[in-house]
Amino acid sequence: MKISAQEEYGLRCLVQLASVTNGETLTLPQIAELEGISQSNAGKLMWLLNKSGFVKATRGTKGGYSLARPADEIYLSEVIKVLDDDEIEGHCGSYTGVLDSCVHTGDCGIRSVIVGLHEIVQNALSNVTLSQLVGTEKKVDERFHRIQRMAQ
Amino acid sequence: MKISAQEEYGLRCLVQLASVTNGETLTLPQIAELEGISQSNAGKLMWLLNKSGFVKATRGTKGGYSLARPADEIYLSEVIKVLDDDEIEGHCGSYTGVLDSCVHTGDCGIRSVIVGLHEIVQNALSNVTLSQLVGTEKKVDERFHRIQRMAQ
DNA sequence: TCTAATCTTGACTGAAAAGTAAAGATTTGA
DNA sequence: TCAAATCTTTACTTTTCAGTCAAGATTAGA
Ligand code: FES
Ligand code: FES
Repeated sequence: MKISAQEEYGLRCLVQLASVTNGETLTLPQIAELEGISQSNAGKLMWLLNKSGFVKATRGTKGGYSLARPADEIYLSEVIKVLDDDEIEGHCGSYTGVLDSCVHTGDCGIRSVIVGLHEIVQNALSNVTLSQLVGTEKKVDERFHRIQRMAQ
Repeated sequence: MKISAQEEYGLRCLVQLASVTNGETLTLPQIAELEGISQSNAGKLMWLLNKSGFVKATRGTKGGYSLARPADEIYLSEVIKVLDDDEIEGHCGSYTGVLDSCVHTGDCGIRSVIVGLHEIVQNALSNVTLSQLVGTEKKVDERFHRIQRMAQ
């Protein structure tokens, strides 16, 4: 159970956008610089985030990216859902074994675990917004854990 | 945040072993058949599970695999830790950007999320044992959710 | 208008994960 | 002893994911 590169770096880019003062934008070169990734890579991520409505992009001189909504209205659950191309529903159909689908179709204990885990993660993420990730690590860590405890 | 093929199929194989009556063994061809994967693939998974102490293997005629411990003493958290080659600790060092490590070394909100998510998942899995995955989907689903609620 | 800055898009390359194949090692039992 | 059944190990191939590149499209401002 790992977070993918796309999820992690996509989230990082969003956090950078959430950190700039309202109204300002960040250009691709800036984002790449801030996160230490190539401009090409940043471009691809931002394209995806734009396509899925998390950021607004303006081209041309003075252009750049900015959040499409206030940072405190963007929940990590939504973000991860897009960056991970969520397809938990089709799980039992995309089984890669020699059979056409899961062998236990219709009655299977594994599915409960896989779907259940997904729910747990989504639930945890749905309690955190982008704006809560801005700040020092200490503060963020406290917030994250406090939010987790409250959700229980 | 996806479960890897190795995690899923490794877990499936263990559940199969947990389902046979005590003392009996399953051979590679049997496991492969039961899970609908190739014998080679099953062999690789079982080799890993054997190496990490979850199953016992005996060679030769009448050989096969069996659980090394009772199914109700094997927690999913341990299993997944092995199948996922857990290395959350080194996260900030294995950054793949153009820089040597995470750019925010020392003060970063992303790390809290990544480490925190890992904790949440491990915590959920540490409340479920292999034996609880044996049975019909309905029962397993009930168990899983009940256990989750209790843990809160 | 024209140029520079900026995002967009699709194709390409490289790396990692997943799966397969084949030869080797061990054990049982005839 | 010998052969069949079984696990073990290493190497290989395929597929998927990550990252790069280059050409294109749009906008602002001189
Ligand atoms: S039938 Fe799909 S996970 Fe079991
Ligand atoms: S410094 Fe490693 S995740 Fe931020």
